[in-house]
Amino acid sequence: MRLSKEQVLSTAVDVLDEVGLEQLTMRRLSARLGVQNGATYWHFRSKQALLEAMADAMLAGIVDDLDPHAPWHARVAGLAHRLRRALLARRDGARLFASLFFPLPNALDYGEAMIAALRDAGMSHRDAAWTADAVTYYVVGHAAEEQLAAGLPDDGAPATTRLTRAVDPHRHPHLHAALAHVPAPHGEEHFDHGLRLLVNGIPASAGTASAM
Amino acid sequence: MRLSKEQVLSTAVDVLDEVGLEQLTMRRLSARLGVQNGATYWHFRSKQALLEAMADAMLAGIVDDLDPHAPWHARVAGLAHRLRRALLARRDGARLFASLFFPLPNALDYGEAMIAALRDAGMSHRDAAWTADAVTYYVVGHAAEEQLAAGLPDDGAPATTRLTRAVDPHRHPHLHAALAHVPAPHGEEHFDHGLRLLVNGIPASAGTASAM
DNA sequence: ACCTGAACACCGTTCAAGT
DNA sequence: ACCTGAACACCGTTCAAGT
Repeated sequence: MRLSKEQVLSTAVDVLDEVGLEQLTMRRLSARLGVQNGATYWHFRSKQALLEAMADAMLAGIVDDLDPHAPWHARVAGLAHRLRRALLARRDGARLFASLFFPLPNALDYGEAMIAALRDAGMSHRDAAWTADAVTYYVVGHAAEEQLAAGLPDDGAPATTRLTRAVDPHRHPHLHAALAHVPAPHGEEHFDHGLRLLVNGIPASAGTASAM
Repeated sequence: MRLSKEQVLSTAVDVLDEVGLEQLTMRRLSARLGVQNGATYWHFRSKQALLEAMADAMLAGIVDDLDPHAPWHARVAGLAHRLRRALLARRDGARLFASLFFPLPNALDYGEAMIAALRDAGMSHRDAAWTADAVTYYVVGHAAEEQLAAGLPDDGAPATTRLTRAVDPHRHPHLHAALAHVPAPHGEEHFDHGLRLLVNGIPASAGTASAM
């Protein structure tokens, strides 16, 4: 039974979901495929090349069916949510994405659409590109932390209580008060709060809302 | 010649600067210290524990000599810059910090100071905590990308030209135009642009600039 | 063209035994 | 208390040889 490149890739993604990024191993992948551990190297030059293919595959279709007539802020927020969902769809997806250098095909499509939306907000080329970066760092950072907290050793103590125990009310009164008022760490509401911050900052940093 | 915990820690930081996070190895560290590779385990329970100590050491003094009378936005920006400088001071510092769960002593001091400043901007406990997270994700994400680009294989092709070559002007016109207008990738000016975005978004998301 | 089998040069971690 | 020496159970990668 012959191996295809697609088969190696999709099995790798399965293994990632099962065991996480740390335990994703060329040998484990080979075992899962039922081949010897040198076999995968015929299809992917290196583990790095495989990881890049996996990262780009996660972002497949990220710019499909965008509404070009929606207002710029809705498009920016929509793209941010699409990236977030793509990263959260697979275990350690955000960290996988963050560990790679940017220019993968689907990531470029995402960047193009984001910059286009920001140009419509009246930003210069430079500001649009830099703002796209800022939004992307936020999305990836947020998703990475969310997945990191979810994947912790958890010795009977979830991330929230570990954090609560580390905070001394006298040394960190504001942090302590905040923790008492924050229901769950991260999640959609938390994400939207920060995203709104960025989007609200855009008109203040741009000229008017006309093109060019 | 006896080993101290501090000696192991500071040598580990030296090795990190020399070889980067990927090549930072318990065995390499031991060799550098002139001991057998089991020796370090008497001082640090695991590599993870050592990495946490390294990350927290990077942030030493991050809240020293803050001006409590400065306006809130200057304090927020100041703390963001301090975190940025701390992360950039050591090779792969941002990725080291990002790979760890939050509650380290110096990181908590940073969080406390950030939330305090945001409370002075008129934010609720919840909003202040979430905004502090957003700023931190941005700072860490930006620094991580900056260090990632700096530490690439560089086969005669720096990160910028690799990106330029990957962009097709027909498929990604906005991206292509933006690249032509962006002098250097990242750096201080790039960082300040995104930070201003976040800080500008704060008043729009908060009530008035009075406490409670 | 595609895979096996085996090797090479590494890892983190543990632990009896020494001092 | 602190370290050695040696082992255990792994890694990613390469490559002659097979089919």
